[in-house]
Amino acid sequence: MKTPGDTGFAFPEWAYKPESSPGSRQIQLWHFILELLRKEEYHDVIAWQGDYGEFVIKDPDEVARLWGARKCKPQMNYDKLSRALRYYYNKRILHKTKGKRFTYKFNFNKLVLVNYPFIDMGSTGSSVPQSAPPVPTGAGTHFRFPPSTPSEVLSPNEDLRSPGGMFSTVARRMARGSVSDCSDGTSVNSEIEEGNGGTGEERGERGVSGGGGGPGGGGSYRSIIHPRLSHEALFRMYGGPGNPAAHPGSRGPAGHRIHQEPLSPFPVSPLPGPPGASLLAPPLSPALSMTPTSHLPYTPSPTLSPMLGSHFSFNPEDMKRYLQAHTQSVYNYGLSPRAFLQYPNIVIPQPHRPATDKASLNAERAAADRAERAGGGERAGDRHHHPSLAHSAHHHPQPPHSAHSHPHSHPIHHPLHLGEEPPHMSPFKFKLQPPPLGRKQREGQSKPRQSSLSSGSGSGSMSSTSGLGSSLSFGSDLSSASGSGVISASSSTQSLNSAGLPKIKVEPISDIESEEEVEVTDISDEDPDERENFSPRHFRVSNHHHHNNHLSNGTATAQHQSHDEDLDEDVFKAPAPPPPGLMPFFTSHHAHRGLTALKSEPVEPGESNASQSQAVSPGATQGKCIPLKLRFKRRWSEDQRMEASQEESDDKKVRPEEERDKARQTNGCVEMGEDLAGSGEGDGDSPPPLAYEGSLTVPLASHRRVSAELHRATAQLSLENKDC
DNA sequence: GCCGGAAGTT
DNA sequence: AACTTCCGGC
Repeated sequence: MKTPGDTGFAFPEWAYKPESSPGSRQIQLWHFILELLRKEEYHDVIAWQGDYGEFVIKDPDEVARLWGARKCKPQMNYDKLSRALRYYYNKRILHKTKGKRFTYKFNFNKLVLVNYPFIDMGSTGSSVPQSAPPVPTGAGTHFRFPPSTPSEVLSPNEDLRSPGGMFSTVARRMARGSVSDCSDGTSVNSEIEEGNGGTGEERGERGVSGGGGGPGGGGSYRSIIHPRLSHEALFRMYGGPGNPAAHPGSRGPAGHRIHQEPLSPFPVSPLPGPPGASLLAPPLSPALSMTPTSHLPYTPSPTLSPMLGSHFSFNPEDMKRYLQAHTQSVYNYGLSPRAFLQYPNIVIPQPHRPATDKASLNAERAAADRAERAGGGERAGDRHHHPSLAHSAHHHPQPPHSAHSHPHSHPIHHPLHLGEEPPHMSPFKFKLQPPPLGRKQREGQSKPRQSSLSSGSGSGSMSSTSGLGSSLSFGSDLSSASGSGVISASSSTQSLNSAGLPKIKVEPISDIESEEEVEVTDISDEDPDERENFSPRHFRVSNHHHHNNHLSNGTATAQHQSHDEDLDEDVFKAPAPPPPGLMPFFTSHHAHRGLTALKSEPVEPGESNASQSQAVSPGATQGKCIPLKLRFKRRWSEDQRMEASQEESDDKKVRPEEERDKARQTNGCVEMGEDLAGSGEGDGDSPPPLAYEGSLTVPLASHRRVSAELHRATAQLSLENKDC
């Protein structure tokens, strides 16, 4: 679409869809189910049980009631709800566990892949319940699923954050009964916010950012984002920094997570991989978000597209994360490399930096922060991380099972440069390139110019507008948004200058390619084929086997599930280790910076970077129904700001919240979202550096922060959005 | 309880 | 498209 095209970037069409298509926007039942599953509060009503992805509706009437409340369908009942669930059978989103009453099983393959590519299933280790979907393992990794819907978003986020704490009270209240009103939502929100809300959220951010928490943090995102935007758009991806909270059990920073229940599936969420990513901590699920669209064969999965359904965010960081996640997921799931296609442009360099040492994460964070400010400083830190990451990746630390999947082999690698290639020393750059390897055009690095970009290659499909293909675009958007135009529109790359921001080039990609990418994505769905091709069966999770289908188990499920399961099984089973190389990049701050850095090639010469953008952003924040692009821009801007000056952040925070509040008020019902949200964790999580175990780990403080912020923002938006 | 067709709604 | 509603059948 051009959509934005004009502006220049272009995301694949699907990306925009969400907004466009009404259907996709609203919360989907499966999303809702996942939300409930992840919340402890609802464990009496619905909980993970059994095999991966399997859950039991303990209180059908209640679930129906909640669903009805969410959808403002007071007449909802289990019969109807179950009919809706049955429709998922064909979509393969889930299937019935035969022989067990009220028991269904998510087909994560589709869900995950599609919507949440990120998820790393890594080992879950202890915490994960069997049924829980793939959770990331260790503390670090977990990911949570992104809220697809705005509402979801929120809820999850909040959930994440506030476990028992702040929100919980409110949330709970709301959650169950009260939540439901369609009309009221607002009030609820307000309550929450008032009560905790503001703080809570902030905390989260702070936590993220600072770990320690200073207040400063940033609320900026929110402000930026505006709920409205969200309509759908927000981000789906999260990438947030991990939530500390996430691991209930394990972690501790927050410590308090509630406990995980055995039932609860995942302590963590599936998200992605980004190391820190797990922002959301909650246990969640894997499945995630499929978008409506997605399920199917889908298309585009991975990356963005899926998200689409609801919204996804384009934030640079998000993108990075997303990519990262995606990468991981690819590996993990054994997806085909193609998946990466979506982001063909992106090259991930690995920066190998000598590790500096910051012993503790905190230190790192601090560094990161500095770096951000400074521009380059952080990187050092990052690098350090990276290396480690890289190692891990290579080593395959995580996965026990994993075979190894090496990414290397995949074509993807090239583009990504995962681990192996040593990037140039310079600060890392993220380069967004067009298609992988020489795909079309550019082998060389010629940079296309804006005009050339798109047209050149072929703009075929998407393109036009953008050359971006994928990711890039957002950059441009951002820039534009900001006004600063850092990236100028479209396609050119800019280099950041100074400080060392990472440079990212965004080259216009041929559209065509992008589309192709899309195809890739599908993997999840269809894929059995693909999987095979690419993968990784190795990955399958052992657990799965045990329980499952194949084996037989007594449960009937196995068989009848058959077709579905096949797919499913594959998916779930194999958690994969995070990709080596990838992680590093993504993981770290780089990403952040990178994002910031992103440039379109043509771009402006100077740095437009952050500074400008930042400046711009402020005003912007508000938008309501803003096009995605704008949103991004705004977000972007803020991000930059934030990064740029944390100091400022404090001030900003204030505003943002205010803004948020406003926005929320405007919205209507909160209900579930809140409910869900309520559960949230506390934020606290923020984290500590927790352990990020996995490769990802590295997480950088900054990264986390950002993500955290994003999450919050998302959450807010989602809350706001819920409209009944 | 569960299934799935058919029609209607958003 | 994604349910919601209704319903007959197993």
